[in-house]
Amino acid sequence: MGERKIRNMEEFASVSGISRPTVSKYFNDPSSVRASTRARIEAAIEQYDYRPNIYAINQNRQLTKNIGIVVPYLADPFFGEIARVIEQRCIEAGFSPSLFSSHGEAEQERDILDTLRSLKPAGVLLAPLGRTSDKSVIEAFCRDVPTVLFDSNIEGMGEAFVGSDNYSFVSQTVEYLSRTGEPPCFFEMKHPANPNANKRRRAYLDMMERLGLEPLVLQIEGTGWEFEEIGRKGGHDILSRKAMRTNTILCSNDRLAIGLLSACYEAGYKVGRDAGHDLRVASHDDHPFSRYTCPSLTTAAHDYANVSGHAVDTLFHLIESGGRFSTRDETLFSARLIMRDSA
Amino acid sequence: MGERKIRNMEEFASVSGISRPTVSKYFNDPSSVRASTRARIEAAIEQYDYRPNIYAINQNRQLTKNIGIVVPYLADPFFGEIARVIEQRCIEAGFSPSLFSSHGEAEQERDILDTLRSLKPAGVLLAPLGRTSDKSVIEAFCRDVPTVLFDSNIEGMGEAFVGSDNYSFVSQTVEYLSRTGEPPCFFEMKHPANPNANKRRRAYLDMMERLGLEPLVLQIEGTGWEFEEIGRKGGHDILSRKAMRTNTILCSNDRLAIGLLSACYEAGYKVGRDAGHDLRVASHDDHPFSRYTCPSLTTAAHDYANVSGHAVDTLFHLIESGGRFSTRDETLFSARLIMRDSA
DNA sequence: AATTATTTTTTACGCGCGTAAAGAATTTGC
DNA sequence: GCAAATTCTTTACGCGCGTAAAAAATAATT
Repeated sequence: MGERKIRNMEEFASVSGISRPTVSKYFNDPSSVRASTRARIEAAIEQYDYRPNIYAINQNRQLTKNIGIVVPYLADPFFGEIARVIEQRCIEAGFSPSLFSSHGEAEQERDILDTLRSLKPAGVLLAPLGRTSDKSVIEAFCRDVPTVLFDSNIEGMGEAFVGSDNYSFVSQTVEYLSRTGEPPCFFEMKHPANPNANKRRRAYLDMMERLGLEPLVLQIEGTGWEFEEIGRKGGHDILSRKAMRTNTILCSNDRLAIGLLSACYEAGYKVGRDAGHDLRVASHDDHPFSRYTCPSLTTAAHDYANVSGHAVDTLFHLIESGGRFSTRDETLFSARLIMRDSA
Repeated sequence: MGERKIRNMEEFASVSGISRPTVSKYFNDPSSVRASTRARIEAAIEQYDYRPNIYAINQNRQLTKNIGIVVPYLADPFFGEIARVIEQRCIEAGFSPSLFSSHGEAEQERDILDTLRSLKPAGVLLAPLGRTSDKSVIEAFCRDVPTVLFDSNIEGMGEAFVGSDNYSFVSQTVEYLSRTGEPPCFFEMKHPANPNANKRRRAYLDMMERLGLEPLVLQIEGTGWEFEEIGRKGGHDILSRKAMRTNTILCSNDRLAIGLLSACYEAGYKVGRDAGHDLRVASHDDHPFSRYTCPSLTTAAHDYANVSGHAVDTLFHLIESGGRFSTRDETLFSARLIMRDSA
């Protein structure tokens, strides 16, 4: 290295002793040139540290090698993990992932889709905000850009959906809790941000009926994405009102549960499954921190790896198919019950 | 809307009745054209939903309006929050932020800087991995791209550093703990990922000496970024060995403390500051979840808003200054003690 | 060695926009 | 109302690359 700086592909071609069109061909697909040619080009890359100007490359393309990843809330480590796995897979497949977070704001989600449109991505993996999303904006976006929805489904939008089977989450926790102790009430936000919450409530009601038990849904106030605080406040509320009918509370998701556990602690309730405890608390998601709550949280785990893996696979398939599927299929992965100390 | 699709600025100029160079001028700076012209262009934008091709725009620029944001570990909600604030400010200033996470891997950090270089950003806000970072890669990057380091300092790299004053964190917690009870031992990783950890240890030793107390540093095994698990395992270790000399443990950071609290709970130690508790635990960072641990965690809080705000301001200033500062200044913001229930 | 198949070179054009220069039109100041 | 200042139009070129077509070179096949 250390040679004079190469300014463009023309110069690079001349110093590497290969014609520019062939060099261009190489950068589009290294295997498309003869092995000996490839070796010479790669030696020159090594020596001169040249790489093509991505803006010039993309200017004439109506489709780039970019992939957009949109998550609703990045301060939730769940999505940080998802992002990591998805990014990795995109890079391995030769794409350039761009990560965006709506940070819980519909307006941000709109702006992100706007930005993404002008990035002309080959495809987009979108985990929408859910209830607060501007449906018409998302619909319009999905018409223009090949999009796979994940985590949170919006009926009919995107070419496919990949997520978790909420029924499988709730059926396992309800069954487990009922079998091992008093039946659970269901603790959730009155106006949940995420459509999964509604599915989970319905699954709870359904399971309870199926088991011949009387359901009890406790809906707490609060909006936004600060679920822990909402859970804590709501927890204090139901504890002080003694709104539960049994000693068992099933939370819609782990972040609410983390808040509820905090309220239980503050109010002097001992949570745990063994004798000598006042309450059992269980939940859904297997949030990265649920292992470290006190007590550790019994929950139902997403199949992280499969959800993100299959979402990426589906997107790649979509891209290869020219951006459209004939039918929109929804893939749901089952949850896995994680028994810890809280219930 | 609904008119025929505009393919380029030429077409847009003709339908808006303004010449292309003027339209171009408008998009580079709307205030650079006469108000009446601006109104006509904006009406046409509204009507035809045209926006310039960003790839064509950036191709001839040696500097774009992009800003790169690199954080070490996005599954830590702390960085999710930072990212939110910084992104917001960049957008307001008319830049396009691109967020990247090294996910704790030096190789990823290297790849990200590689990608960023080809994005030709106007500037980069980089929170390096720290100890595991490839210093020479970062140094080379900072030579080519105007960069402000934040959160974690690497001596001499980047045009400036903005972070928190580790001494201020530790001096406040040590002072508080010593004043209100037994003096603390210091709980940390033997091989911390982050250079802040070393500063904090030194600050602890210094403060203890200053107060005439005997220091005790407990260094636990474990590498990587799963601090909670490392803290939990290390916690069990020191608890079973009864390695502490007093009833008070000061953790290097909140994520370790979260793990330690979990170990304390599992081992049957009651944590809290009131009578009837076995241990006091305090820490540093004011991690978003530290409010929701059981008991809630006494800690020293980063000045989030100021750190991220000043980092962005510094970068803007750097960009206006042509990418170089004559001197590299380091700005440190003080911590704020947050007294909760754990100590 | 001759034929065929494959790969590379040469030449040339276009993408969408930035931008420079010179002249025309409009606005501003007095 | 007129000169000066500002803004806009016209014309034209270049950026770095993709890519098409035809010719040349190289490799594979028989």
